[in-house]
Amino acid sequence: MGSRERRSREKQSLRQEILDAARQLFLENGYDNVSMRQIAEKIEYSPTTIYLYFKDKHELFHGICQETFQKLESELAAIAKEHTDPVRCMRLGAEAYIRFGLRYPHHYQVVFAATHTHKHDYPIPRPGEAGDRSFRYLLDTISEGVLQGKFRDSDPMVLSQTVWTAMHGVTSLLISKKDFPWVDSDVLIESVVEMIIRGISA
Amino acid sequence: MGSRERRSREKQSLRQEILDAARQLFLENGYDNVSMRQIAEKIEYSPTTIYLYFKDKHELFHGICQETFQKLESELAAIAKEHTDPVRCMRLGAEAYIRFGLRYPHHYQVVFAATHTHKHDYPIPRPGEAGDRSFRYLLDTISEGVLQGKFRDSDPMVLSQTVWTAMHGVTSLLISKKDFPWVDSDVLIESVVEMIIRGISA
Amino acid sequence: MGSRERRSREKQSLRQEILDAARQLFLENGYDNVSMRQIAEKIEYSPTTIYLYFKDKHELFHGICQETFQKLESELAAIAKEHTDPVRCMRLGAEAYIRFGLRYPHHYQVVFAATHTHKHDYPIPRPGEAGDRSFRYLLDTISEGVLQGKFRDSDPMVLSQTVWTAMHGVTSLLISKKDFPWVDSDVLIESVVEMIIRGISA
Amino acid sequence: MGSRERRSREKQSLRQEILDAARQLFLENGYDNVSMRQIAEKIEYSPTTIYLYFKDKHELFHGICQETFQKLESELAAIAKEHTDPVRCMRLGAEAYIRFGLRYPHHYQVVFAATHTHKHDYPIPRPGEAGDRSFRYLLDTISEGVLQGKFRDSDPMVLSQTVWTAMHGVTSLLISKKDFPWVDSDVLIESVVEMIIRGISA
DNA sequence: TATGAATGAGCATTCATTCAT
DNA sequence: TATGAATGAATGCTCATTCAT
Repeated sequence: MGSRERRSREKQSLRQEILDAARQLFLENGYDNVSMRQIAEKIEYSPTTIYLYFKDKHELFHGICQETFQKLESELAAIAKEHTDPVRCMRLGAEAYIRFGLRYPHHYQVVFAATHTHKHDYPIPRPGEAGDRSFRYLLDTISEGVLQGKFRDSDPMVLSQTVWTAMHGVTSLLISKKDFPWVDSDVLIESVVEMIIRGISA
Repeated sequence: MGSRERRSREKQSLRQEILDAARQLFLENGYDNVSMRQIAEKIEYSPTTIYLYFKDKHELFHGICQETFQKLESELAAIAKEHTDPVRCMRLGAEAYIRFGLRYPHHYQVVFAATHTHKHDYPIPRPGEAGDRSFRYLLDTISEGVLQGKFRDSDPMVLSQTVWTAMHGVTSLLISKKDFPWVDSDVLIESVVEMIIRGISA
Repeated sequence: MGSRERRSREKQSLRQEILDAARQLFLENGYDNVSMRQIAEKIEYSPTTIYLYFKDKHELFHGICQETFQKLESELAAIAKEHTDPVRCMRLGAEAYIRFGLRYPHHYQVVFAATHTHKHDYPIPRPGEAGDRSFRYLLDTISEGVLQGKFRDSDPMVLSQTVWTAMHGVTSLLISKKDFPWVDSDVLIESVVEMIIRGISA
Repeated sequence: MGSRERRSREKQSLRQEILDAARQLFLENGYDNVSMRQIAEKIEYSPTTIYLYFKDKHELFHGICQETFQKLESELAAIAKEHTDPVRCMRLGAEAYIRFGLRYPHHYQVVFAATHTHKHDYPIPRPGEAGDRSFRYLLDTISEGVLQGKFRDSDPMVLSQTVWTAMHGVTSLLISKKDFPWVDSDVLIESVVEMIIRGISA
């Protein structure tokens, strides 16, 4: 029907078109509320066609997650590149992390808040290498801060994990508890970052 | 079929059996990926039977939330009763909260990390009165601390939400990311609590 | 629950209570859209209790039919008693029948307009003896009219059934098609009765 | 299972096959007592397949009604075309109407005798334009008869509604009261038509 | 007499996916 | 490469009814 009059758009790789359409839908509605049919309609192809490019729905979603975490990593990389002061770096990085999660709430939730579902045979989604590298930026920043005497003289790994959990806390609660009577989210984020910085400062 | 040869187990209230089975399934698979049939199979009753105890799926989930928060509330109440110093109270309360979550990971995750959809008409499940009261203990403690000049002179509501998200962060990550190369969990918890206290102290 | 605080009303036969509740529900919602549970709730007894008085849903419905026809019969009996001229009797009886239906639309619709299924093995509900007697008043009147040469010299049974269907037509349509742009209902009824009388007159 | 060994029948459009199967079932059991599964079984396809051709059950039913009322209209149109005498037209049209109802009893009942079920969101099925046009044939015929002095000098709208209710009466009672000891239905129909003609003649 | 507990069968609909072409 | 046709499995939920008490 609609697929018939598909506009002859500047047609990049169909694979990429699918990824783009799917990402937006997953973002708006979450994994479980996006059907292959919806994705197909959006790109004006038949549902079957998607299966030519992705084995199944899960693999499609996985592809998107990969992309997403590369974005996070590059954001953190940019911050690390432009700023040398570890405190400044920590502050900016924390805020970037949190805002990243809020920008891609469904991706974030799937990767970080998912519990072990053995329903499918698929492995639990892992942040992957890009995720590992992201954590490393945090560890490096904190190690440097400790070296410079700006952060508490504690095991940097302990501090890093401490900070990560704190960043994750706001992010995931703001995402999942939308009905809670939150104070203004900018104020809250600012407050969390402030707590983190003071909490680990020397 | 199978229901017929149901083992005459130590049969507590069937209502409780349903709650327990449902909680575990919700945790493992998320709200939307648990069906009433699955719950029924687990307890070896017919799906219909569940509806004798809970109006619908949502109410069943709500029942689980209620239980959890009542347990949490009573722990926090005990602490508030025995200690008057807000700093001490904060420290003990934070640790109690985190350890509560780790002790009842099923309860905790289902309530706080459950994936929820706006697919349904129902509002997102709220912790309910017991949850509100739990949060109030936190708010009261921090308000008192601010009054006594021990905590930063900031809006106690902002501080309380800040602290809550931090407590939640460790709790939920320790539960859900068991494969992560965590440092010793006691050390991590201690570190988080320390960060919180320092982070909001005057 | 509600059954517990059942008001100690002037409790006629419980059987009658069930009938009353069921009649109203059947009318409002139709046979298929009334559940035994709904009836039970309305009378504030358990669903099971209904089965003590009626073998099943179908038999309950049958009970309602019986009652309705008794009311109709007594109205027609009164007319037959007071008037002797068959034409006058026919005219008054027809009008009485139609107005009876409009006055007790609940009773009327349930018995005459209910859609019935052969889904179950049960026979279609019959009006019962009171219904038979009602029809007999009509038959007697027409037979007498034919004898007196006032009505057409046709089989009185054919004429009676012809008249009955005509009376039923207005009645049921006025009840069920409230949205139709009817002319004034008194005018319509008068017109129908006129058509009947002229239509069977010699 | 059975669907696999589906006989390679003379396969018309599947859409038409569905319509035919559904019509028969609706006819036999009524709208609420026919399930999509039953229709699917009858055509030896899976229930899902039906949804490829009809949006939902209501649309399927609506399709059948459309067909049906177009038949009624065309029958009446043919009569109006072939005959000019209003009396003859009235007689033939009335008979056609009644026999039409008896040929599609459940369609007829749902459209004309249905009580308001608010169970479904859909509006009560209306005859639609084809139905409206059908009533107009009646009105036109009677108006013409009044003009020619063959029918009583009354408001044609009043007469039309009078006649309609009379036609409806037989039709619906013959449908719904199958157990009543009716005289031969051809005789009854003839008698009703006779009453109608005499009843409105000048 | 009345009930609480329980169930099997059924509902309309949606989904991810497969297969023949 | 792309699709139209089709499906099995699943969903939350409601129903009339039975059974033991």
